[in-house]
Amino acid sequence: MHGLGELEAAVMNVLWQGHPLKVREVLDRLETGKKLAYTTVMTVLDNLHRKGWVTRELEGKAYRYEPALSRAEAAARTVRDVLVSSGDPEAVLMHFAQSATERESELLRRALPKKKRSSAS
Amino acid sequence: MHGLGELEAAVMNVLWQGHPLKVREVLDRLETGKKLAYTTVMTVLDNLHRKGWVTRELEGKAYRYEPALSRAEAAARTVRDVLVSSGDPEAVLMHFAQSATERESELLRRALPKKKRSSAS
DNA sequence: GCTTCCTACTATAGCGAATCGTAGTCAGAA
DNA sequence: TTCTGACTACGATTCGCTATAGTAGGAAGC
Repeated sequence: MHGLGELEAAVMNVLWQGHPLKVREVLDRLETGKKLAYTTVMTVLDNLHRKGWVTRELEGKAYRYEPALSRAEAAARTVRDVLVSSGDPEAVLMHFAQSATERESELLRRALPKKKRSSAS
Repeated sequence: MHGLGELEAAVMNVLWQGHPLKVREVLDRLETGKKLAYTTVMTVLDNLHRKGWVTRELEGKAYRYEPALSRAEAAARTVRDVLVSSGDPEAVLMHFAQSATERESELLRRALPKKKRSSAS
């Protein structure tokens, strides 16, 4: 879904799970089989911050990290990127439409027509 | 759009451009700033083959490589993967719908199956 | 003033992609 | 028959990014 590594994705999943978290809190909630060092998680959060996946805010001495986009927003943006970079968004949409489940079709049908809005990300 | 490297993507783009090609032909059509060695392209094609992105067929002594999926199919599959791995396809579709251009909306509305089809991936 | 958090910086290892060289094969040309 | 030119197979090197963590140094509490 992203251009993230495994641990980075795991960290994002933790952050997407609720409110802003400090490094230690993320560490505590991470469910990797392994127990990671505090600094490992810190580095990952730092990298995610550098790459724009999370924002952070100083609270006292520690940073509190928060996803820059909701999980759904991030995924939707990825979808858009795929469409754009494919060179032929229409063809892709056609193929996707054919593989869409009934539920997805229904959802889209209801969500789409409401918009006469400008557009994109 | 993929899990491919830069050169791999460039090679796929060449292959997506037309009919099956031999290593040399791919090399000739590649438009990277740099002139690559024959074996470099061969290795890349071999990797793509190993990863299932291309099929190949022996013609005489040389292989002729062909994309396993059309560009649009591959992109559509990526879209589907993003939806599935997001954990909440509906939310993603909602967000996407909001960012869709008028043209995209129009296309989708027309392409979406009205009836129940057994879905797919 | 030591202990404890936390950040900042640095370091190492590992993996996959990019890049090519070399060796070996086989069909024709000479 | 031998030499040459395309090709493939395999292996080596380099490079960037991720994973992982140690160390230094500051503030804050006890």
